[in-house]
Amino acid sequence: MRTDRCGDLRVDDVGRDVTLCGWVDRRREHGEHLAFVDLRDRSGVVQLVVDGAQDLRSEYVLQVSGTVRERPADTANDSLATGAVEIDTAEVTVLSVAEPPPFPLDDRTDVDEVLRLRHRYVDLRRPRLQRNLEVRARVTSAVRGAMEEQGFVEVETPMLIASTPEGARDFVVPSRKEPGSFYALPQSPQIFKQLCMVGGVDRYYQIARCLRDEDLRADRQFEFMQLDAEASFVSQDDVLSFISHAVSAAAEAVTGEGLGEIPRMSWQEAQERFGSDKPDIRFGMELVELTEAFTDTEFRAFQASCVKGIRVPGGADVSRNRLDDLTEQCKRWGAKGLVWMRVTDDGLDSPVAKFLTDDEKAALAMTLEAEVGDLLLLVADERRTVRHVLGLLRLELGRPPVTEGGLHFLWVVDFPLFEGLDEAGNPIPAHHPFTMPHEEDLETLERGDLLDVRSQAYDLVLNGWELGSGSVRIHRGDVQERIFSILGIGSEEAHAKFGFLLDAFRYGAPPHAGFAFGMDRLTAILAGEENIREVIAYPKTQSGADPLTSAPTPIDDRHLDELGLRVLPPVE
RNA sequence: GGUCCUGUGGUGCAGUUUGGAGUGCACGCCGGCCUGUCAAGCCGGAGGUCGCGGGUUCAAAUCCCGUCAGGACCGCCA
Repeated sequence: MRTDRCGDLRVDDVGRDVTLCGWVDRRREHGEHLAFVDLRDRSGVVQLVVDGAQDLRSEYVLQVSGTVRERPADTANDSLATGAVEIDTAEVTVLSVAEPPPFPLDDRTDVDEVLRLRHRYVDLRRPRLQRNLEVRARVTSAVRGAMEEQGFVEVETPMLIASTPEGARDFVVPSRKEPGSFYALPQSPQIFKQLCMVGGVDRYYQIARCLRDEDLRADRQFEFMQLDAEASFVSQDDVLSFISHAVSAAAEAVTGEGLGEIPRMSWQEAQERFGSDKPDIRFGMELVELTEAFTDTEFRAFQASCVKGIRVPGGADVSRNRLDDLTEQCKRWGAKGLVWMRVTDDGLDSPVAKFLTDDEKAALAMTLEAEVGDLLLLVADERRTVRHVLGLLRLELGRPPVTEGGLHFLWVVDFPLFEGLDEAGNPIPAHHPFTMPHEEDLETLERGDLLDVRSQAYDLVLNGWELGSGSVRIHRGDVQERIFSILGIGSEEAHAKFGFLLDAFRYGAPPHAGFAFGMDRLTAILAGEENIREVIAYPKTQSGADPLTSAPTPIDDRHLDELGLRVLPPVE
């Protein structure tokens, strides 16, 4: 139906007879027999010169034939790629008429997102989303290419699987053939990829759709895409290298520039310096250790196992109101309170200054490298709480939008094997229960100092977003049973939950390790978007609804009967 | 489960603090004029359940309560 795309035409094409198809982007009338129409397709827009008598309105779909000609002197438009030429239109066919669009299609106004989603087919015509879908396709293709170059084989795993009680909430699908039984949709292909390793697929990857029924966020949707990979006979360093290569290829495909070596930081260091396991290293305001300065303090609030602070450069002019708000916020995050100090020419201006000795004030000012005009914020509590609260406070006060300041990738390594103890005193695994403990910490594990045991687990972080995580897996039955027993999972329970995996391991399991990272998150940041919905063609709202199709919807009784289901009345 | 913010012609906003006639701005839409515009210009016009329900008041877009929808975040996401 067409010979060219609108946005491709240049001076070189002058004199050619072309046929174009697209939408009316904009129309400018000049009397009865002259009108300019910008015709838009995926590639961009080009100006048509048409007879003003033709009724061509916004978003009409046209097929036009005409000759490419150079624009008259002084009428070229430098801000348009096709601005040096125009189409002397000989024939216009209206392929479809259109009602006026429900919102402007230019990228200048921020339209209500529900409206955009309800008419997503219109929204997708906008340059922003056209570009984002292209970026997404390029990222996917680059990642695929990088994995194949490294000898990985793409394997598809099932969407209807058995529910396991671990991890996130499953989406479930009722079984018709076995009423009362349910499939689960995969949270990740984790078990299947490990089975692939036992199956001799020594380098597996998949760009896999994963589903988790947990609350949505700017960086979370119910369903999302992961680059999922696993390899046999490899070390942690090998996996980091594979994945670094893949994200570098993705970055290069979008920005034209690959990544250098991605820096590494231990989980412990990330927590101490940034109060987070996904530190945003684009800005300072690091957490500073102050516990030593207050070991003998008379000030009750600082008689805690840990005191840390952050320095907000030039923050002394933050209002009292704002400080009160921040204090409230810190309490909601779990702290007992927040101590603030303004650094002035006359020393520290703070409601607690009178409770501190001169030595203490001097020590904290020195340790924090405080300068006149700064604001100091201190939290005292258990170490875990201090890190958490100050980490969030740091982000609240200093964090730039996720898309700013370039791409700051970071490997966070040496995660703890257990993140704490539950009410029954059993350790809570920080990753999944198949994560291999750190070789050097096997002794610590046997000694029972569980919380000191590191694991061979690692995360990839980009500008403060967790892109993904992975680990070296346990492939030895004896180590796995030991971990299960430490976790308080009896062998009967272990077999009920993971029997097929344990069975598989009895038939010759190679040492293996893997990783998975979120394609949507990577794409969003590479596309300069702060929200993954902008790089997903048909996303859901924060409440999990789809304004376009109205999903989720009730199903009729006949359908329920067939599945052996009955819906309870809503709970008051 | 929680905290905070938002909801006003088709779209984006202002108006809400301090109650007084659906008031205003920009874009879009419809009609007219216009032969070199490109976010065209000029003239005219249409278009409203101020998210919804209740309350206070002589009077509510505005104050109060509830509710719905949306967004950001905390919890949650092995």
